[in-house]
Amino acid sequence: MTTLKEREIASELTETTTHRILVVDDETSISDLISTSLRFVGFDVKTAANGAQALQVAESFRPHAIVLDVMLPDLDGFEVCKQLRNDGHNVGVLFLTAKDGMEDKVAGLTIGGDDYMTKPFSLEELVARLRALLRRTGAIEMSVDDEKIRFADLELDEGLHEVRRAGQLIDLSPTEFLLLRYLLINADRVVSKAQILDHVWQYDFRGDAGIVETYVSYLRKKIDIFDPPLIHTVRGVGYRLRMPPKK
Amino acid sequence: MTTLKEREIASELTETTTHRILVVDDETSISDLISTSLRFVGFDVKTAANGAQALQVAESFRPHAIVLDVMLPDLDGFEVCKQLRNDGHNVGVLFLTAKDGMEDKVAGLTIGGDDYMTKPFSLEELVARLRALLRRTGAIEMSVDDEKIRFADLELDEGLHEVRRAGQLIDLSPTEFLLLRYLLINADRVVSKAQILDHVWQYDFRGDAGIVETYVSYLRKKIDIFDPPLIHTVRGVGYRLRMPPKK
DNA sequence: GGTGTTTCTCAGATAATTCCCAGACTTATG
DNA sequence: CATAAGTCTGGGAATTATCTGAGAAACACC
Repeated sequence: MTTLKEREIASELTETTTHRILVVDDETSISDLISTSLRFVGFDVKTAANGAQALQVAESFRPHAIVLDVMLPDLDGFEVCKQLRNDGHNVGVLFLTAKDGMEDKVAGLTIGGDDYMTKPFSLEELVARLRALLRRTGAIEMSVDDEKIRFADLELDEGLHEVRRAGQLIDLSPTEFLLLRYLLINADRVVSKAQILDHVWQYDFRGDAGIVETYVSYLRKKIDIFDPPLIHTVRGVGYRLRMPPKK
Repeated sequence: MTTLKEREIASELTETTTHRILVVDDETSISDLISTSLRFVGFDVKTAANGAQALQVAESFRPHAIVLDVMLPDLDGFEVCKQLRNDGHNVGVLFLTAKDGMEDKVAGLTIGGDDYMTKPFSLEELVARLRALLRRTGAIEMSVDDEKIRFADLELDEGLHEVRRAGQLIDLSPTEFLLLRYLLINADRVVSKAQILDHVWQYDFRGDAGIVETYVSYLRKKIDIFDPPLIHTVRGVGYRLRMPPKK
């Protein structure tokens, strides 16, 4: 198991071995958003705006994984995927689909270690799923233990999607899970409500930052009824996961 | 860890490697204010009054970070940012936004390690955030220890946002924190109430300088109940953080 | 379709912070 | 020693940040 510090560095700054990710989407705003995020967490990213370009870039770039919009101006995502596989690319694909009726079709076509997400999604989740994908396709080797993030007696298991405090299993809603994960990754650091909103919520969320307060409140009721409390408010700045300070 | 003296020289006169900052704002009063402050703390600063000019200047100036008003006469800040990234500039951006209306567009601003502040802000905070940004984007390498400013047995940790005196954790309000930070950076030097007001308070603060006395009083009650007292009044001039002179 | 969960908004309660004021105190100076 | 100017600090009003409960709307799963 890596230490928290190591994980933090690995996840926030540079991947141990830098992985190459190809992002394919015709909406520039989306592909910018995704590539910025992925670069920031340490991936080596290239983008393509359509299927033909994707095939071409993949040829030289040789990505370890592809984030691929299903709806493209020329070929559709599945076609791109099929051709890539034909060309001998052994690469995991994370499909992106709009939230229309297509979801089922996508689910059906998502074979092997592939995965899909519907737009809009949370960036935090995108990164998590991409890592899981790389893990499954063998681009990242990880022991079972590496899928756990720990802090004090709090334990979040990404693989099992489980959270425990003091060994006790705690049931969290999807958003609660993502929020806790984000706090854990940034353990000991203060994160602002704006940062939380940007990373945990769907990228098109236009609501009030007050939602973060509500969810922190939910989380506290579930994981911080134990002693000592770990989620601390830094008034005027944000929130922070930490052991109670030794005074 | 650098000594206080070294840090002072490094931060106040010349950055170890001088960092180039591009300030983009169409209000001359604001961009003057900011660039003067940044130059004073040792950055190499250039300004631009609109988006097109920003892109042009960035091309040759190659800034390490950009302070960018979201509201510009031509392109908006996001567009500028996007184009810069497309042109291969790997820069951190500190967005400036007006406090009104913009809230909806603010989402997404902290994605790539970027940050934003709402106008009006305090110059002290601007500098602190800019340093944090440079650190995150890798333009400055800093050990964890370097994020601490120390003076005698007083310790202020920027990353953790905490203050200790004689190892004991001390809880400060946001303004108290900024004030102490300003005193620490100027340790051993006398700073006037006017200087403090200019740096610690928002630049549009129109109140009385007496507020500084009040806050110094607050601070003394929290950090100077210990021996020896470190905050000294220089009557008729201002305040000064120092070890008591050995008689 | 119905049921239970989840998400999100809103508004009141509470708490912390900011700011101003006025009287007490200190120091410098004639 | 008296005076004036500068400073300190307690009190308190206004503002702002945060927490939380209640309920409406959206969603997911039979």
